Amino acid sequence: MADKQAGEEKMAKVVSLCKRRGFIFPSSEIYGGLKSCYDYGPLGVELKRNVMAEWWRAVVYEREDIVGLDASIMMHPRVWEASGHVAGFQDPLVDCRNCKERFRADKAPRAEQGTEVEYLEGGKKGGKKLRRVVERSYVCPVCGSPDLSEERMFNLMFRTNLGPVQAEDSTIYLRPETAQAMFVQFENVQATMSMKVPFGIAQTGKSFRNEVTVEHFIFRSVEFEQMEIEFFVEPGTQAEWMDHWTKERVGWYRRYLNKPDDVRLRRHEKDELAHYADDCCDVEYFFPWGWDELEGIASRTDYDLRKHAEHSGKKLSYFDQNKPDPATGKPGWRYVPYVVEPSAGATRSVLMLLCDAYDEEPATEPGGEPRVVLRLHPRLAPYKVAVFPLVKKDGLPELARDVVKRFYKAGIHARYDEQHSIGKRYRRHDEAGTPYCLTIDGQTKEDGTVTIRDRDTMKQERISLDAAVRVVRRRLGEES
RNA sequence: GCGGGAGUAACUCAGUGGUAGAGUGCCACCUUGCCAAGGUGGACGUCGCGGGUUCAAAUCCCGUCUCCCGCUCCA
Repeated sequence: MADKQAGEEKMAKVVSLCKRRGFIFPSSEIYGGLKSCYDYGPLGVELKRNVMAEWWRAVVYEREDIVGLDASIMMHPRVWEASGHVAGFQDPLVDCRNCKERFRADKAPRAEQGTEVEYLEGGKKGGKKLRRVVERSYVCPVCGSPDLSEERMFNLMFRTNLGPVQAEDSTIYLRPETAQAMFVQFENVQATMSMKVPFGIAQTGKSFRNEVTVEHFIFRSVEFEQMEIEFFVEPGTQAEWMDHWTKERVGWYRRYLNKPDDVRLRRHEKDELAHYADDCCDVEYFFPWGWDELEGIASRTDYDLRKHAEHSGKKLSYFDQNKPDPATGKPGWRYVPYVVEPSAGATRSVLMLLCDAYDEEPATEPGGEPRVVLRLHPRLAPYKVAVFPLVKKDGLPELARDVVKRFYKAGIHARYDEQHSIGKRYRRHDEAGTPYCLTIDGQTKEDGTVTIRDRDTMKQERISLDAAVRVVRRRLGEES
């Protein structure tokens, strides 16, 4: 219970800092906000872009077997029929007026229409016994009451119309996941890039779901951003690729965390698997409210390519000239590749990183203020370096501005700051997660050195001004 | 969608029918030679929104929106 309260307090602090420091604002706030929608402010957009850039670098730039894709958010409506989203995302839901349970009508216990059934008021043990006639052919699965709300269709996909004229046949959907485009473009990508199985397609982008419930700030929202890979493999090799990808992805998260053990892998039970999957693992993070999913890594067999082949009438398969067909033994094997899908939430990663990075240090001196610091990995931090004149005189601001420009030119995101005292500037950048602060002082003019201050240790050392860009770059791990 | 809690300054919060407050932050100038603690001055609130009761509403009533916590689903 104390943990739960501590978790809620932590979240409140993170949310507050996000707004105070320009990471994340409620959407449309001056109009009262919009449910579940958030805007990434000047610091938040940098953090999110850095996360996605690091992911792209790891899965596209640093390996030869994956290429990228950026598909349109709106796709042919039949894509979603093939994928099962039109059917699967559209369930008739009913609320029980008696015990307040919400359930799927098609999965509720059957009962004969017109008969009278007995149930307990409120669904509670001590409740009064009530009797009522069954109006529909089922009752509440929890309390057995036939006192039910109307069936309501919950379509989890956002609908809109293509073309300015609203008509039934112009209905299209905003994608509920980025994955399908990679299946639909499988052949184009494979052929144009001469990709040989095993190979993958990577894509990042926004997806949309009319979630029944949204919660935990940006954790579950109707508009969210994904980082997905569809990795196509030879049938029969999916288990070893699951092994590869689970290790790869867990390792990726842990590289950026102060507390790597807050990320774990959870293998789904057999009865938890979707009907098309033969294995699935979740990468989970220990959020302030408990373990929750960051990424799902699913072994989806050949389900998706097969479905799209059926619905489109196109042959979605791969021909391996160097392998004999296992059925006939003749050279050349045409098969529908199996898919391993590491599907990550970019916005969830952002929240994870903020939670992991948030830290409070007690005041070092009596009467001092505690220090709030975001210990973001330097490569993810919005600003890599802040440059200050120690005082606002003696030509120090001019000198500092010259230094900032060196970082601009080097492509390193830097910030000039001369407001308030030097101590306040350090603290302000601690909250922004800026890993390094350079301070220009009187000595700079004499011997061309500046101090570089480390966010985490608050230690300073003097380095030569001319080496500043190089030193920062080395610390960012961009130069050895 | 249902149940519970909450919305007052940029942030954290006080204010239970009678002139909207505090701390932090923010702005300007001075000061300041290294970790939010100096001085002087200053700006900022449709009290979430709409309606009602009242001589008078941040405060009471109704509706609505948003957020948080539970029930459900997923990245």
